[in-house]
Amino acid sequence: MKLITRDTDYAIRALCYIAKHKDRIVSVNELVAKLKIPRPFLRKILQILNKEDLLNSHKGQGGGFKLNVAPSRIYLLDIMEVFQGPLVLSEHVFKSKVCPHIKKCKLKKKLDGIKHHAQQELKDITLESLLQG
Amino acid sequence: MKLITRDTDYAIRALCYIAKHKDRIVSVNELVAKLKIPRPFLRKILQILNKEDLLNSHKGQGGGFKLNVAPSRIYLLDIMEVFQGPLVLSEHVFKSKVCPHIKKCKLKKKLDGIKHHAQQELKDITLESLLQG
DNA sequence: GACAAATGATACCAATATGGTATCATTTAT
DNA sequence: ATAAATGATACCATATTGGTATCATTTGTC
Repeated sequence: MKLITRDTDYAIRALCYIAKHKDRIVSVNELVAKLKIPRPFLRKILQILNKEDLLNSHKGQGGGFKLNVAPSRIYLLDIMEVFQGPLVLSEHVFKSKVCPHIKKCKLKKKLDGIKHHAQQELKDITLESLLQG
Repeated sequence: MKLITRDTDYAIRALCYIAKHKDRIVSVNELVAKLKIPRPFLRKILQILNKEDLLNSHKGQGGGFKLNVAPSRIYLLDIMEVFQGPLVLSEHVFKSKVCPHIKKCKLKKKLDGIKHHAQQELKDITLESLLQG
């Protein structure tokens, strides 16, 4: 089971590249050439990042994308949630009538702990930390 | 994104029920009646658990399933891996030639840390802890 | 032994998610 | 005017998920 899907992956790479050249506008053409990501798929991803206000798009000749948010304020968890939806443990186990006490049990607390821990860590990871060594 | 899929969920519930009645053989019929899980799907799941040697099956009239392993030695992580495969971060991000330094960077360490933490916690969760309050 | 009650094996299927493509409209620098 | 760019949107192939159906095999009971 993958924790990070392809589109999230591509988004991270694209944001990474754009952040590295944040002094100028970066076009899809350039990104495709450098990152070897399928063009139409990358376009779709960038459009989503634009709608999410992480990127700023410029139409017309010489157009492309720029970061709309400082790399220090772009969190991995947010990118993941954009493409993969919120992190959820299970829709069912804890609603079971078979094990009603489960809601109070250590298991749930532990699972929630794992989720919470993962979320906290993912929140800490910024695009900036990705760019640094 | 769901961390626990339906079949894992059903497997946990079934194992839970069987463990609660570990003094006797539990049939699919009984499980279906009590757990409200679609019969043929549950059968498939139990057959997998049997092949994985977590359950012991008994054919013929009066047949069914029993635990083959003590609840204290059945780990959530193992059940998850049976149905969902091993936990993986991403197949791509860290292989990128675009950010070659990424392999040594804090991000990877952090992500690996999250994964490791989750795995450790999941290893700790046993069927036994599920049965206790 | 016949028979019914159970699981084993296996093939199939529908719905959804994933990963990707194609096309036309719109904006803008030259 | 035109070419180079993104916006919007519809489509599509494949894999995964969740589930069904069927027949073979084993075994307890009469």
